Amino acid sequence: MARAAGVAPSTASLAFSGAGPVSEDAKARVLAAAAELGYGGPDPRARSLRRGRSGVIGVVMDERLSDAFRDPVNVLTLDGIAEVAGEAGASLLLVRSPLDDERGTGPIVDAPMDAVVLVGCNVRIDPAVAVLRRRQIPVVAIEADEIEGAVPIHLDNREASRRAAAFLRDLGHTAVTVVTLPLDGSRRRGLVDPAREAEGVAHTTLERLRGVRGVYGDAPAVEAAGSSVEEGRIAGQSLFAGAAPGAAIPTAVVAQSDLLAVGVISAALDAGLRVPEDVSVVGFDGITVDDSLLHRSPIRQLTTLVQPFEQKGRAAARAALAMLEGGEPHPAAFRSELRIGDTTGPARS
Amino acid sequence: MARAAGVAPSTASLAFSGAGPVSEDAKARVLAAAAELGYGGPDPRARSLRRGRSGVIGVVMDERLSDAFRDPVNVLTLDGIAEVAGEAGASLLLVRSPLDDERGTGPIVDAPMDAVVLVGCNVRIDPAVAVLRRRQIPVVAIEADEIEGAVPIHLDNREASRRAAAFLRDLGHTAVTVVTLPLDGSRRRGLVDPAREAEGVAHTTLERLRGVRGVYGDAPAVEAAGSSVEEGRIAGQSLFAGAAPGAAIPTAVVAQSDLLAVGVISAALDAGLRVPEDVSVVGFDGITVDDSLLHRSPIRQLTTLVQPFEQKGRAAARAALAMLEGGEPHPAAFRSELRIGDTTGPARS
DNA sequence: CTGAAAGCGCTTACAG
DNA sequence: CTGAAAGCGCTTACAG
Repeated sequence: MARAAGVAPSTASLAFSGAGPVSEDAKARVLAAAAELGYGGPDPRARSLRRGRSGVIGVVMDERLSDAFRDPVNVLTLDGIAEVAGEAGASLLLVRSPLDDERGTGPIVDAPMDAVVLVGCNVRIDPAVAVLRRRQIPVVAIEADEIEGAVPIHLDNREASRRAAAFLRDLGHTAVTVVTLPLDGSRRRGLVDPAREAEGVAHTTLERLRGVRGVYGDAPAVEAAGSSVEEGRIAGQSLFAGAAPGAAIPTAVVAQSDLLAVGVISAALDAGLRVPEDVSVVGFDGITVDDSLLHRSPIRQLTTLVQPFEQKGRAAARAALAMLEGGEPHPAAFRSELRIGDTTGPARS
Repeated sequence: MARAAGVAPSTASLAFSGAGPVSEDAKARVLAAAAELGYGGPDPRARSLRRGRSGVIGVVMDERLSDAFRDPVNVLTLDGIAEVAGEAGASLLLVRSPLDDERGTGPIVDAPMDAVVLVGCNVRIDPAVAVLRRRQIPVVAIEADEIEGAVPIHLDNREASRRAAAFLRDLGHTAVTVVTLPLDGSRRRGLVDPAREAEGVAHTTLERLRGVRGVYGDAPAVEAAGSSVEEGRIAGQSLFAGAAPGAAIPTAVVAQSDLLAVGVISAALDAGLRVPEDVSVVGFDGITVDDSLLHRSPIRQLTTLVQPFEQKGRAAARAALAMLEGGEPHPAAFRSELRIGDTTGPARS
């Protein structure tokens, strides 16, 4: 193409990128030749080899996309990442799971990525981080255990949950149950006994549980198989219309996500309980839940811990970009705020 | 690294890829040297330049990710794409909008992609397709107008909608209103007059509208600003509790998505109408809607047109991969099935 | 089974 | 302002 334009490749390159001093005449000839020959611009593959950058940020999640994206928490975080990445001219590569298998293949191993953000991983991510580290790809981990070689983006999961529990305690609640997010990727449901808790690996779930236990040391916990209204309803049913007829019904439930909280409320109403008169419910996240329940009941707003997802996403992307530039690691930590809605009230006597 | 192992680069390459005949001894030396030097495997950038492939499939959507992923239709389609792409060892690159701007930059122009799938685009995609074509990147378009140079994946939007309308006609309905998906990316709401309809560009919306109009030639249409329960409720309110007190209430509503349908039903119930006794509602998609309304009302299942998203997604990915292999274009067309639930019944007299 | 060679298409100093 | 050169790191025929 450069030859057709009668210039050197280097000049053509400068003409396309606009990065160097090129005469109007030369630039016009290059553009004309490009149009003539149907040249679609510099090949990104060659460019990225030469520059040592591909302009791609990997986003790693450990679920099927349809599951991951059904959770607004992931979507909002991703949106924050996309915003910052987009401004920096980077695109997002969706990568399904830390390590697709043990064969040592999969995108973690061979996809072109300049940096990776780990989002909402409920499984052990150390092997993936190890691979990425060997590839010298910077890793940012959102709400994960401290991992050697990964820049953390933290949320005050434990402390915030503790505050929510303290709020319930001040309202006089003594029988508090936790409805938890998954403890791992197994999609199990049901009462969390010490054995189950011990095998849990999901950082966020465990931290939030510990927070409540800081106030209610022996609060029972019921695990949901995912974060959805339906899962919350299933967990709620086990509490309010449970198999054990004489079992005590909690006066308050701490749900580890807003979707779960809405499901719990739905189950409570189905069981003939009033919210918050008979049972108080606290959520986590502060998302806008699009569910008819919230429209067709007196409930206007969940009591919940509002967390700044998009800020988290943006911080993660900025941390990734900073490492790319060879800068210092850029960890960040965010706080959740207790927002008091109308799903909590004094304990029934 | 090859030098440290005492072999030629070509041998090291074969040892890593496992593609060629390499002695156990040489392979062991290569792996040892790699471990020693912390070599993380072949650089994907160089590999993709050499091979002319990056193993990346672009997925183009025209909304913010948080909007696009709030619609389960997109998510399920994406999941189908991811499944096939994953099996073929390809990753998905999320690309926000056809053309980020007129400056001629953005991932469409310079991201490394072997093929592109256009998903749920409500805007004119011709410019993007033109760019991709010049880049010689195969393009697959899901439910779009016929575009020169893009392989289409079709759904029988018009014919299916016509069947749903005929079903309502057979039930005796004469006053049918359509609640439509967006006609473009403007997020407008309200009655669709001929002028508005004429400026519509969203293929799916228009086709589904035409289908209903094939039976009810003058059916009024109300446009929603997106596909969600909340948008359906807003549209439904305008129908059932509208500003015009004397205005006739439709006996049946054709909603262009299940989420909209649930919102319409919610608004109907709020307005004191019974479903389906007072008003029948038909949806589109056949997704599992996670909304408490469906749990807390006698309604168990929407009457809707069930479409095969994931199959569509898989077909799109297969079409993209086939073009990559230099094969023939691989268009596909899918059918939606009318599933009769309990949200439709005879017209009220 | 192994090695030397060529080249994928660019961009970036550098010399003019 | 322009061009010649070097090289990013691989892989793939090809010759041995």
